[in-house]
Amino acid sequence: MAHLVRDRLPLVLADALQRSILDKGMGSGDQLPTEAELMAEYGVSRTVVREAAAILSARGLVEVRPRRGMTVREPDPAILSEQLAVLLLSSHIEPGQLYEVRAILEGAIASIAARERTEEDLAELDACLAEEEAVRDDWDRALAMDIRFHELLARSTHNPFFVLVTSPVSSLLRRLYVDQPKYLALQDVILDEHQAIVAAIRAMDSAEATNAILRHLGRVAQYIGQGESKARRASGKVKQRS
Amino acid sequence: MAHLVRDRLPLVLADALQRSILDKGMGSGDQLPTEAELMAEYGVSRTVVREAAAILSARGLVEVRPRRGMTVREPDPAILSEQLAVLLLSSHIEPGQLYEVRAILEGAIASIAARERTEEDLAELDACLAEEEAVRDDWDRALAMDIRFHELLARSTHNPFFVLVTSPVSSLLRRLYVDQPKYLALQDVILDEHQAIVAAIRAMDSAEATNAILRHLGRVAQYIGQGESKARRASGKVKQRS
DNA sequence: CCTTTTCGAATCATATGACAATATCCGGAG
DNA sequence: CTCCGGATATTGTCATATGATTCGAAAAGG
Repeated sequence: MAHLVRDRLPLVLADALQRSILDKGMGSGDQLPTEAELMAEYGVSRTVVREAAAILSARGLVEVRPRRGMTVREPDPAILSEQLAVLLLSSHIEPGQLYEVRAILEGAIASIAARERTEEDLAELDACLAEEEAVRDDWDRALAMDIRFHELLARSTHNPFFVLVTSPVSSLLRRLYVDQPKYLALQDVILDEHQAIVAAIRAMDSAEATNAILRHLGRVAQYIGQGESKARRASGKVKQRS
Repeated sequence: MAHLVRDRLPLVLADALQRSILDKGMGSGDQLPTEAELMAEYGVSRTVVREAAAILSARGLVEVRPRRGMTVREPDPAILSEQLAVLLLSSHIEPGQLYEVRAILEGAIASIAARERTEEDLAELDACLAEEEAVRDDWDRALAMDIRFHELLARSTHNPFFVLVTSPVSSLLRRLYVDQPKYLALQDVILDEHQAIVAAIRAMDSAEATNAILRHLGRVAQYIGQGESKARRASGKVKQRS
């Protein structure tokens, strides 16, 4: 019985399990021992095992399902998203700063995507453009396709970092203007600019791709929620999406 | 009673508490109800309250200390760091891609820092440079100061995003060459380049600051890792628009 | 012999109670 | 008024019990 624990037992167990998972290179779907086995192996109570499982689950490393126990899972980017969102919100970041970050990220994304894109990426982007055109009058779905478009752009870089980091930044920004009615009116312009971006990427013209997306972001920022105070005031009613 | 819960109770409680915290704008140090009170308020057992606390603690939103209960705390960037590290590792990102990301981030940081830096930032950077020079022969401390230097750069942008995202990327990269003996030999060059960066930032010369840090990163990448020229090529395209 | 159904058992989800450890608070001594 | 020490409330951990859910095997039917 180790009485010298500084950290609480659940944390110790969780870290031990995490290291065990990462070191052994366990893939997603792999099973961890049952609660009873873990109790016996580490000489702790069920409560501790349970809280350790909760911690790992919160970290997105494992999924706990009744009767199946803990199964290793591919870490969920959404968790990072939430983390980043909480941190950014609590660090009093200003909309203008968020926009700056987004411009930098998307500019880099366009440049790299123009270099690294495959034919498959182009096909998906084309499909997305077509879908955007089809739903241009449906506010919710148009927004969803807009999000998807930028996600596909990030994917086209084939650099996981951009896929991971872009979505939280975008979704945070969108919270500021998601209920702006102006958004629909912009649809035509947005569509044109999206097409220009894809064209540049298809041509593998990095400079033009960057320019096109910066023009795009600049216009969106200009038309929508120009300043921070405006944006905040206009978004008085924040709708939660799940 | 509602038997239709698909999410487990601890998660439900954790989310409820999190929303409660964020909505009420509770600051760090603020106290949440005791376990007993939460049990009564939400009509759940202590087990559930406990696991919810573990989840929130894992998310970095609260700190649980014996006898003080749950206290709201300023979210810890280190948690995001760990999250991002796990995600990047498990997404099979390549070192070259990490370099590219770092070049983009640091290039943007230098540019913005040159614009936004205050006198205090400059003072801290100067102090850091002096310290770097003092410990140039001590491997561990030299590395620590190098990390601190880049952290101070990120801080000088006064944009929380860069502070949050830079550290995980850097630390991940450092894991790749942290045990390279070449690092010490580079100390003189590193110091010179750091000074050049600070000089450009002091002069509020964004372009030169970006160039200086890209030269710096390029050299480090070249000497240390199997430097991919990709990173330099792509980052050259990153430019700042006002 | 193969398919379907059903039922049992293993395992997780939650509840309850108990005890230990310890930080905080309050009252008394100086 | 300050300092010290014990009372006390609260968290940390353990043990046990019960309900719920799922997996798998046995049984039933074709």
